[in-house]
Amino acid sequence: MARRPATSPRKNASQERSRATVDALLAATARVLVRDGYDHASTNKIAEAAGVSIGSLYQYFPSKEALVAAVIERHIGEMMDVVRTSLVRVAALPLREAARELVRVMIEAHRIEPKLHRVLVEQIPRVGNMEHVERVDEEATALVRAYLEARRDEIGVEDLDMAAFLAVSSVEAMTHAAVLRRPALLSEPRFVDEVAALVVRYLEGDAATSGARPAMLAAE
Amino acid sequence: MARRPATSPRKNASQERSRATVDALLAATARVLVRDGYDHASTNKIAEAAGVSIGSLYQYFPSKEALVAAVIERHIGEMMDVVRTSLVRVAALPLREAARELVRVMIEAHRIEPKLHRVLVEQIPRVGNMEHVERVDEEATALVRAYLEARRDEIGVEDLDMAAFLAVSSVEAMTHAAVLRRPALLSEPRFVDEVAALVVRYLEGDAATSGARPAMLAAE
DNA sequence: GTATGATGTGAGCGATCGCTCGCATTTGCT
DNA sequence: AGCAAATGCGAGCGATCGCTCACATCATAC
Repeated sequence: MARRPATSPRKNASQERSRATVDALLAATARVLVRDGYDHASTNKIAEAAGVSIGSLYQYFPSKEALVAAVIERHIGEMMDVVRTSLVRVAALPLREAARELVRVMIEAHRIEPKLHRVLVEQIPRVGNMEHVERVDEEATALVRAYLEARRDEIGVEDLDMAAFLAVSSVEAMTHAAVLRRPALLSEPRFVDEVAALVVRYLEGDAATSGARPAMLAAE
Repeated sequence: MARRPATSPRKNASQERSRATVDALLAATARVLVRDGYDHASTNKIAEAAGVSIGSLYQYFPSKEALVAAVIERHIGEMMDVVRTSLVRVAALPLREAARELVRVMIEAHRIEPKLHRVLVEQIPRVGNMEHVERVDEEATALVRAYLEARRDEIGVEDLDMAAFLAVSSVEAMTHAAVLRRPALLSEPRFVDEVAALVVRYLEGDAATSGARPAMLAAE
């Protein structure tokens, strides 16, 4: 009961004109979402804002949710591109530089249409494809986990799964919290330093705050 | 344009019978929100689930948003009571024990109706009184900041504002992420240990990962 | 008992929403 | 130019929603 509306496009735009229509619809959806929020963003309003008829809207998107899903996918994709690119560059760096770069890029990724990002984050759970976003988190966690494994000797935490999970969660969250509650912090280099320091100190470990000390980092 | 609906109760229930009605409405709202989500939780459905007529609902709540706001306020209040109580107990403890206790209580607080919590967190931004929740974060940050100030000599971070902000954000987020993505972790004591260690290592500081070293914790 | 205010009821109004469908216009091809 | 396919249009349908209001029932005081 209560079937979820379809979220895939109705047809693939093939000609130039129709691709422009689809782009206009996506852009308008983003604008209206930011301006009015999800509830008050009606498909009629979106079509009007796009300068397109309501009929055309439903030619390419089978439902309102599909429209929003497309916007989410595009936005998340843009952010993930930034993060993935950086993680590749970072793979060869030692822990401290890598952490700093990761934090920097996380903040940079949050600078892509932050208002839209905020609305989407709020609304994602209500559109069918939340899995997409969870998969992004899981992908990031897996990438970080692989990095930690490769640098095992610099890491002072035993459980790499948990370490990756906590590192990704906390960096993501501190960035997110700063975007929402302390926007001014984002431009301060101190912020990047502190967040990076938080992650590094945890990952490097400490004989006094954890049970064991796997590697010999005692002497510096 | 677009006036926000009122969010305060229409009248204060004075007699016993009416208070039972209000309670039934709040409980039913929580149930329906969890079952159907915000969009599909209509006031008619809520009234029916509460075994109360739609007219009675509007006798006590001027709008759907007011109803949800009341549920939010009650839920946040319950969580904040738990946290506040613990922070008082913790004030006298040294950093490491305090951190562990704070993390433990944060997880405990998230155990209060976690499904409802999830829906509310998603919907809060859309109901007028988001300020309430932001104030909760700010209150927690202020309490932690005061604690850090009192224990200045145990802290190796210069900027106490930022330290409190990052500590609260990251603990809140790791708990939250665990609730949503790794529920099994919540029952493992290791999880509390690791999260606490993360915060402690950051707050205790480290000459190698931050610029200055204010106190003399070099020798252990 | 009966009068009064508090409380509870639910049919249904007006508005809005997501979406369909029959038709008009444009494009690509010959 | 002529035709078929692709694309665009928008009035309006059916459903649902938040909410009102005229009325019924209950509790309390005398």
